[in-house]
Amino acid sequence: MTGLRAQQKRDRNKRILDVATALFRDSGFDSARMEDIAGLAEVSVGTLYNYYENKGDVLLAAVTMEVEEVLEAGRILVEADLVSVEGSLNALIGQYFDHSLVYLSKEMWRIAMATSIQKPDSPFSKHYTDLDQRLCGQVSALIQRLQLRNLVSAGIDAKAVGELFFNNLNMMFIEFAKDDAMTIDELKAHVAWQNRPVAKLISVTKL
Amino acid sequence: MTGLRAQQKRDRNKRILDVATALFRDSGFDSARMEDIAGLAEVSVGTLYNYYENKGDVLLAAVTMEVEEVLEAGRILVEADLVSVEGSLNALIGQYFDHSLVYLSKEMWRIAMATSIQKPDSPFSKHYTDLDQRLCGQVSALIQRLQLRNLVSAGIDAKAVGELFFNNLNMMFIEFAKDDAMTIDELKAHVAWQNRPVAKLISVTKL
DNA sequence: AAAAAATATTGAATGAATTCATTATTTAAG
DNA sequence: CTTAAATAATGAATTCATTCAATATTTTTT
Repeated sequence: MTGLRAQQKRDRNKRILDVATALFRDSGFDSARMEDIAGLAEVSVGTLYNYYENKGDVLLAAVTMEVEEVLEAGRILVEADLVSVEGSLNALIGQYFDHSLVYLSKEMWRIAMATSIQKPDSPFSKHYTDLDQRLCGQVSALIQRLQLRNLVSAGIDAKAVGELFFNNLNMMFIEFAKDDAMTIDELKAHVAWQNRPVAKLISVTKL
Repeated sequence: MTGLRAQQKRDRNKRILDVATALFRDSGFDSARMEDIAGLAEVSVGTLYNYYENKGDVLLAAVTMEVEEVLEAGRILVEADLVSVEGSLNALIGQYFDHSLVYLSKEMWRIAMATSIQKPDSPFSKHYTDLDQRLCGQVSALIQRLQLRNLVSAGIDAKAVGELFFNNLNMMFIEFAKDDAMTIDELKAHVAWQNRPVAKLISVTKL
């Protein structure tokens, strides 16, 4: 037996998340009231709070699913054929960005990021932070693999450089989410421009 | 005449900011109610909302004053004697970090940063974003000056590298604010470690 | 299979941010 | 100096997120 309770919990949780994601996307975060979410998910408000500490937490759970997907897609890229430092880096980062607006709106990202900063101790904030670290690890892993393939000079601290690249792209993504007029292509182009000098400097130059 | 209205506005605004800053620091952001702030500033709640769009905005105004000071201190450093790339960079960044907790708590920073992301169109968010850009410009200016003094190689795009450094330190500051256990020294050390490889690569090596 | 313990659900009550129709004050016009 | 127009202040009313004591359901024990 799975246990009746565990089963019910899973069902209720799925309903809550499905309903909330749709509402946040369609009506906007502020307009979606906890009472609405509870009602549509056929749960009481109290129960909703039993599953999530606060409204931001519900959103964070939705965002989390999206990031998991990005991570999976990233893993494939890192393991694929690596050409140049700049090329691989742009491919990986570009893919992060491309994925970002498939399910979520800029507003949803803004609020998710803001919540994870504002309430860093809530369980979903921790989970979100954890995902960020895995993304960061992925960028570092890419640099390390490039180094193994002798595309990045041996003396370089790949992890340090990876963190630098990641924090930059992450900050630029915040700027992107804040600015409704900014397009994904503009974001990609700017980050690529920021990375270029360092990408070149750490590259092994074939003679 | 300054105009009676303008004068009263300035007075009321100063009272609001003074009262709010003290309350946020001493009682914490959540415990400081808008009603309290209004009461202590001898203004009605409605008036408070006449001056600031929301509670986060009030905090952002306070944080803003702090950042102005940091910018001023930074200007002096950038114009001072430059020794090495790594040394100057660590000095400037270290000073940003040292300043950060003089007037404000980590909680205040968290909420300020979260608010500026969440409501990017409110006037104080825009102002805050503007300050961030000036800080970023300051880091780029440092690299450019280092380049002029022939401490950074000529071929480097100083602005691009400056943005990279800045976005990294900014992101690391968010991590710092999120983690109550992290000290300023740990923050400095980590950022210095992240910057080191790039700092070395862009440095002109004296033979 | 009844009773006890453990877990969950519920929604009315609470409390705080934000709004808005009124009222008051200042400035400009006649 | 009055009157009209423009600006600003006010706080009671509204709206929601969040809490919590009371119930209900499931699991475990005897």
